[in-house]
Amino acid sequence: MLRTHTCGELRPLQAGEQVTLTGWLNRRRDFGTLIFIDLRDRYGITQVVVDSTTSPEAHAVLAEARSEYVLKIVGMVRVRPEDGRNTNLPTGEIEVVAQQAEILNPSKQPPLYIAKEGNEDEALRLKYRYLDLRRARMQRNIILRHQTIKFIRDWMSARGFLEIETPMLMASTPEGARDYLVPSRLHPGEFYALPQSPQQLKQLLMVAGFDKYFQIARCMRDEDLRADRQPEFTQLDIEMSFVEQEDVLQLVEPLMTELVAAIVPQKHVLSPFPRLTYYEAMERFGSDKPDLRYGLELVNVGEIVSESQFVVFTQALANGGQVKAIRVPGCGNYTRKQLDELSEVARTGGAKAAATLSIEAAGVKGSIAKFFTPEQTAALVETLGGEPGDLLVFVADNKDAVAGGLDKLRREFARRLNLADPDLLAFAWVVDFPMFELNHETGVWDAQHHPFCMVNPADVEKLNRNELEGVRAAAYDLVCNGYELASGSVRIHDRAIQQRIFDRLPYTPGEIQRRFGHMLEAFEYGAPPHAGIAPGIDRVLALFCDEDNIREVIAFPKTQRAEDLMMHSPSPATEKQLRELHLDVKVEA
RNA sequence: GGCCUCGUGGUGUAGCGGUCUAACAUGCCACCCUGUCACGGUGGAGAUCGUGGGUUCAAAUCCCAUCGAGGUCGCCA
Repeated sequence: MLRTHTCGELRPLQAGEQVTLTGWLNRRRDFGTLIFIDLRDRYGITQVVVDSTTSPEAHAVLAEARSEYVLKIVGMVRVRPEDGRNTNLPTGEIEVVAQQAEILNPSKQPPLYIAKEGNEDEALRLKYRYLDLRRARMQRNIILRHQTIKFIRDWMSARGFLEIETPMLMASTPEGARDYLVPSRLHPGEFYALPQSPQQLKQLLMVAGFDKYFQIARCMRDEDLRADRQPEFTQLDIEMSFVEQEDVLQLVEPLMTELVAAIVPQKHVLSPFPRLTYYEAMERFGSDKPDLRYGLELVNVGEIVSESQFVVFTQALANGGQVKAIRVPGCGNYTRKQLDELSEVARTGGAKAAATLSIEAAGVKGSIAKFFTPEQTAALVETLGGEPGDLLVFVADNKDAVAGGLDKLRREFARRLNLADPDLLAFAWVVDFPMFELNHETGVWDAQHHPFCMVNPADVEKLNRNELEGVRAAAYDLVCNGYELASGSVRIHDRAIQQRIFDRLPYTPGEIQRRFGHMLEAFEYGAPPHAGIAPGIDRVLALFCDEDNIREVIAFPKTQRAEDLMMHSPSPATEKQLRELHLDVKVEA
């Protein structure tokens, strides 16, 4: 070892000891004959002091040292003078008086300041990710990530779950996200697919009798990126046999609660986790992943405004749409410009516009106020619980647009008004997802989930009658603060039912046999009832770390165009590689 | 694929038709300084304003295209 201690561990207890520290030069303060250096490693920062009158050689070395030089310091631990303590540092009561100093490696001027949070273009951070990762924030996030995954492994193991690895080179599955493909050298013209999730394999592990399975599983999907979506991401993949939906929820809820307590004790959760049906979530929040840290709930005012003179509202209702509103406290004084911006926000959620009424002591004001009778106005204010000074924001449109528009507005107001407690992790279960959703373009009911998801037993009759609209899936999501953190379901374990679901897919019987024949066959050999779920680790960590984008909790993430700016991937293959893989590349003009 | 935001010394910002021979902060270099911890002081170097066209007597500034980053809709069973 080149060092005896780390930069985070020395205390007055070690005063008088000779120690050797190594680390990066975080900051220096040069007084000529006296130089202070903050030496940094991932454990902390320790102040080194060198005096030219007592250690001229060490002083000469450290006079040369600059930011991010890698140093080795041999010196004596000394309690700092009373007025020289630094209460901001855990090591702030001591300093190391350098006797010898060595530059293990110099550094060019780095393109990022390591010692201070900057506001750099993210492309620069990604290009020099190894420097970005030196910074305190990223070190904290990456360490928290390790602790989280370690906690999960221990917790699941203690409850009898086995971590079982599944292959990265898999077969392409036809539905779902776009696959990442890997060409086969031994099988010209054939490809592996990287897993979108180990879904089929974990179900086959249930058939194999590994009744409690988990895996910290990497998943890849070749879809467009978002703040909470990377081309590869990590899931806690879970599957259990001989259980029902309730058993899965009763496993994950304490896992999350105890994880929060262990890893981010400054944060708190709602206990027990609230449960909402999908229908309820959409009605009250306009979202299947509502942020429950604040109110601003959606209120249906269709009945009140149906007789009004406001054609936009009555027309929307006549077309089978909805009129809903939220009450925003204290925003009644919005200017015309601010009110216009709200329509812009509503548009990002798919609605055409937002209308508003300001509540004043004397009555309501706003461009649409004239369309309502005094009775209608009073009913609106009362139904929404409006107080003077409040702003009522309405969206009238088809059901989806109303939900989307008000969801966006709700989030925007919560942000502006600072309504969300940053230390609250408002976990909640959303249950009873619909089994099918209407494709507005084709008018056909499509399966909303993967084809292994069981129908809610209470709705089997409906399904048999082919009344698809109200059929619920035995599917559930864990949501938190506006993010979908996990999605799961009870699976089909009956060959006949599974066959019927597959038959609904737009594939020929031959294709279904080729793609899913192994699943159908496995179900003929004693498949146990089973269910599972898969929390997204990256999103959990983003919430733990107060980051609003998962790149900040991934060591080496990719850009929105799915590139790695440091390693330069993707990149062209050589002629030789292509030849071996039997590939001919044609780049479109 | 659509829409929106951003791109100016190493880094972050200002400047938004002429006063720009581009400003400020920080970092960097040199010198001074024995108790700092965002040390302080003095001096200095460092940018053809992402790229390419165009408009104009004149472009960092206006227009078009393009490249790059981010956000979002579509997409993500």
